[in-house]
Amino acid sequence: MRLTVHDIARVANVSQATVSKVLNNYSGVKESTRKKVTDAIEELKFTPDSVARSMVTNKTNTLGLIVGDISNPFFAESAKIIIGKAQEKGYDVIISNTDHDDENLENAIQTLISKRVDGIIISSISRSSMRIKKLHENGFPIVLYNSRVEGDSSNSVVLDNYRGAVLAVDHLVDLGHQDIAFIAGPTKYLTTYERYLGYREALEKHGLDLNNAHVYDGEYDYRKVYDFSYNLLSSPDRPTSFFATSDQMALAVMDAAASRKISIPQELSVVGFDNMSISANAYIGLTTVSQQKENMAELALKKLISLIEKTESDAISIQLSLKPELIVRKTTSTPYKE
Amino acid sequence: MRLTVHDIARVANVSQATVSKVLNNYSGVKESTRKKVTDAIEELKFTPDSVARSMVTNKTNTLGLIVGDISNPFFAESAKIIIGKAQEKGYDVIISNTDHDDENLENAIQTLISKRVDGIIISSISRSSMRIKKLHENGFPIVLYNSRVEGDSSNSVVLDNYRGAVLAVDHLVDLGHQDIAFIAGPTKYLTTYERYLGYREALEKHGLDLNNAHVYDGEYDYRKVYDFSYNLLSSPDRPTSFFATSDQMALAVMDAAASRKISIPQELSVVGFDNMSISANAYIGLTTVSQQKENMAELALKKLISLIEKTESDAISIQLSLKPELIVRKTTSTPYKE
DNA sequence: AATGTTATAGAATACGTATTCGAAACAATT
DNA sequence: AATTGTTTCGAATACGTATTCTATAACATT
Repeated sequence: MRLTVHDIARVANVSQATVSKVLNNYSGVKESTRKKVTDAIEELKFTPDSVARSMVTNKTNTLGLIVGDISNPFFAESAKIIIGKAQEKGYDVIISNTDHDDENLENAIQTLISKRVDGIIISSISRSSMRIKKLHENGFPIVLYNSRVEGDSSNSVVLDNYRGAVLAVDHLVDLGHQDIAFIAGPTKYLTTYERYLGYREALEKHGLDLNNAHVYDGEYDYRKVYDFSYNLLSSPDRPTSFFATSDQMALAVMDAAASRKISIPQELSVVGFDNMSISANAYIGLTTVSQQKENMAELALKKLISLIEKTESDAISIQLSLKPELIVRKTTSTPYKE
Repeated sequence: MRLTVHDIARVANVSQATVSKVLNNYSGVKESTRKKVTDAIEELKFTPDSVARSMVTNKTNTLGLIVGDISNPFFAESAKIIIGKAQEKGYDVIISNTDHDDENLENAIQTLISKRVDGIIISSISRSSMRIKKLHENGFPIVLYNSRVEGDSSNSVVLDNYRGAVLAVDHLVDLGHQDIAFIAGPTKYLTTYERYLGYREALEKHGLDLNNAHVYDGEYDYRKVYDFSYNLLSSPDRPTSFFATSDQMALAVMDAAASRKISIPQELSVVGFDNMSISANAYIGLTTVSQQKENMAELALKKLISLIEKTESDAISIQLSLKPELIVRKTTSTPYKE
């Protein structure tokens, strides 16, 4: 038995319309009647039904957040910020987890839209997605987080991934490394692709050859990356360093090194990407490229809200690219000479 | 311009009611007209409006998930499972993050209910909450995850926390430790409180005294736990081991030990609680009590769905308590003798 | 051909709220 | 007291769907 505005109207002895007006802080209602209504609301502990409300206002005060893997600390930490800021602004957020599957993403968008969310933040979207373009052209409020689609000018907030990769490679080369293995991850994402480009061109800049056998471009799977690294570290011409485009994958590399009894950083240097909070731990101490989640997440949410509430001209869509920062800890050093 | 059933009705040359019937797979509609309708739906790419649908069916196909801190891997990994299973069953999930604040939790419940979610999973709720009791009595579908409320028989899925703590202490005592510091966390949660009881009674069982100066019962804050541990490790009668009721807090302890140049496990043994995935990493190798998130999360979701869909008598409410398991890795050993 | 029976479609209504618009009550001005 | 202006309130309607119930069409049976 859910209470409705009619119940309130009855006990306050006013019309339903009046109740609705005080609920929405209308100006044209006398103080005395407003009091009658608020008293009734108080007494019956009434809360308006958001569904019915959405029905007529065409607003749900709900956002969609689509991520590839919520258990990945980068996404989890980003989600926390986004949820927090959204709550401050009066929005709830529905999280969809795609497991990095394009079809799941397609479905997630579909159901979020049919649920009439007011806007969507998408991370982990293929750089070639056509769907987003259409949504964007339809004027649906959407912002890409940590991803971007080729040939599309949707709002997006990303790191300068290219630059980030260059920073990492420069650091390793400066230390004296000539052979830098690369855990690229799936290059269908523009972010990872750009990191790949950064890696490639930084190598070129330093006059180093790119060895395809030392590049992993499969999915972000702990086990697979572990196996790849283990094999590579068992080969005669094993690399002196690894650059992984995710801290989690860097940990997989470190795990493999430990299994092979190769010590870090004496015998192997490792650089990650993300700076997830655990990477700072004394027992990990991972050298990594910082993603600036806090800034990125906050900017993405702000942009989305302003698109929804039309606080700024929606004509201009921004493509923010934040500056990465290399955080040197203890997994990198000059290469081991025998 | 959102399409409605009326648009479909018009192009299919039938009534709105008929369209609705084919959408819901009614029996009484001729094959030929069904075809007309599905064709029209196909052609216009129509998707029904969930809000309007919820309005009349009184179902939103949306669940609420309230967590204390989504960036905590335990919750993130649990959330992933819950979201995945929910999606399989056709539900989306709204995540609320309370930052372990009771008022935020209160508000989260409020807005979730006003959004008419079909059910709620709550973790991180004080063992004394009155709110849940009322919800439960009202018959609102709700299940507690990794938490329980005193004197309430709401459905819940937890680990046998008491037993888990006993396992940890037994392990340390078996190794020869006599002085086991304890990072309890906030004992307002029944889970942490039960771990505290387990710790206390296990000590007693072994004839060891409980030293209050060696017990931390503040909030789960990395920095605070770090400071507490650092200080304790600097004192003359420093403990030979730590038992932390969360892997994350165990990491804080390890960090503090590293700063004090105390080696683990030679000079200090550490046991955690949760078995978050990173704890298995070679560079962490944390001995810990496994929470069995996968089972717990799946059971919690299943129970919630069955409450919502009334697949079983809702009279019986279950309080599941899973068996913990100690996972011994490399942060524990016999105490150091000088 | 008439009647009975069944399969099918549509008109009407409900869900709970926001909002417009006209009416009524009241205040202010002459 | 009459007029005008101003508040304040409520009746009516819309939002997009599901569902009941009635009407009709189609068909079968005699």
